Amino acid sequence: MRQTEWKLVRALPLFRNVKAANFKKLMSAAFLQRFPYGVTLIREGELPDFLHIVVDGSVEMYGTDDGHETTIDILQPVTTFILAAVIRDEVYLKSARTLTPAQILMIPATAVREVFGRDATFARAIVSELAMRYRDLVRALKDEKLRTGAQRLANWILRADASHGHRHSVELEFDKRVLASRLGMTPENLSRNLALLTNYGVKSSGRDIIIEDASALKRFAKPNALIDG
Amino acid sequence: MRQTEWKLVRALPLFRNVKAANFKKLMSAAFLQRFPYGVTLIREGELPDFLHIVVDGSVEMYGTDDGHETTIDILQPVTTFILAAVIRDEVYLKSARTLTPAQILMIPATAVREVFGRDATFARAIVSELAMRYRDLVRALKDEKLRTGAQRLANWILRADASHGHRHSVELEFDKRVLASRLGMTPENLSRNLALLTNYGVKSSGRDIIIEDASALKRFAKPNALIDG
DNA sequence: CGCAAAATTGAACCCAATCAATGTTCGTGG
DNA sequence: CCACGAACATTGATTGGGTTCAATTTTGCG
Repeated sequence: MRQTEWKLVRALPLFRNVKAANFKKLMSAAFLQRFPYGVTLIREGELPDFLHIVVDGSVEMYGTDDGHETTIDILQPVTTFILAAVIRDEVYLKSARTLTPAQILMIPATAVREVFGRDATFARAIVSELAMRYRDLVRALKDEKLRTGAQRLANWILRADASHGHRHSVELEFDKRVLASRLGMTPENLSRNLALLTNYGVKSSGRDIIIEDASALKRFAKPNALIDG
Repeated sequence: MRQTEWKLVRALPLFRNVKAANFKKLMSAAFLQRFPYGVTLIREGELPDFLHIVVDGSVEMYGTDDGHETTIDILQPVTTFILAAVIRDEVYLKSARTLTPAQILMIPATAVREVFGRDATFARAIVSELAMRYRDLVRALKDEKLRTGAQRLANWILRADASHGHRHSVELEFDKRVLASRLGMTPENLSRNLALLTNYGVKSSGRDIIIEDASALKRFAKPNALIDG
């Protein structure tokens, strides 16, 4: 693994304060692998062998039932995934596939569990990470159950813009149908909802979404700190 | 606190293997309190002072947005709640109210964090608990996004029956409107969906739901181990 | 340039929310 | 113990958000 990736991973809250020896132990057991677009990394129902970390590219987490499929999360670098399954040594509840060519760091589950038992700092970081993820999911569930599709989209745009420094413009790094699934709607509906938001200061063309009137959008979206954090 | 409650709490996975001294420390700082029906125990947006444990009765966790409200979970004894907020020392994302007269054990957040730092066993138990809760939420989100209301109800009935030992009968311990909210539908729709399930071997009267033809219900519900697990 | 996949638009349909009215249950006080 | 009122539940009618199906346009890429 090159210096750059090492540093990126080392800087994660999960590893930041772990003793050097233990971090080295984790990394020496790990693989950094490159995947092309559209590769399934893990499949729901299987048992975890590795803790995964998106180092570059983006990854879609999705679940299926009876022929239907829904996106649960879209991960950007640098993020761990399937931590809960690794910790509990139980089957994945979600599948994962690359949305772009991606680099994934894979740390053997056994190594994670071992260092976890030995390094209290690491244990604490894992708890903190899990608790944060838990809270993200609570927010997602509230978003889904309490809002209409158009509201979810409006708030998603506001969040995405905020996470890119309030430039009043968001560029999608994946197809719109993925965003639609993430937002719990069909691609057709995403189109219609984007058209609707034209009335509230949002222009979209291709993969660019531009916020022309942030306050109008906010009035429509009614963002909520306890959902949109 | 009486012997019975002490034992109940001690038996929780979260505390089972904690050193006696540390458990005692937690308990000596804790309050066991009785609440009547309909009391709000915590409010979303507030900072956590205590880790809560339902010792007796049932508790509804719910979230709100823009005048709407949705039930996120219904807790039966013996269950901890708002662990994630306590761990991260961040505001609650959910509110909680009693659905029946209830006994709640409240452990000061500071004591939890202190023992957490000192007792590796406790830390590990918390990780395990959080990971389990995380997985429960993933299941809930898949349930919500991938199924129709009638399917969610059908699967809920199957799960509730299973958790009561497959007696082919479930007794609600709360109003139907709470179940409706938990299932992401209106009370009117719950009525209609219960009526619909008559066609699949489900009879309901008052707070009793009876499964007269489990295989017909299962054919309709299509339970999925990765959601209903 | 040409094809395949993605996105958009329109129409019909369906599931679910809302509104309204009626029936039922249950706790309370006479 | 019964009568009553309030909250809950059910049923019907209507509206609306959302999906599905189908056709067309646009985009991206070889």
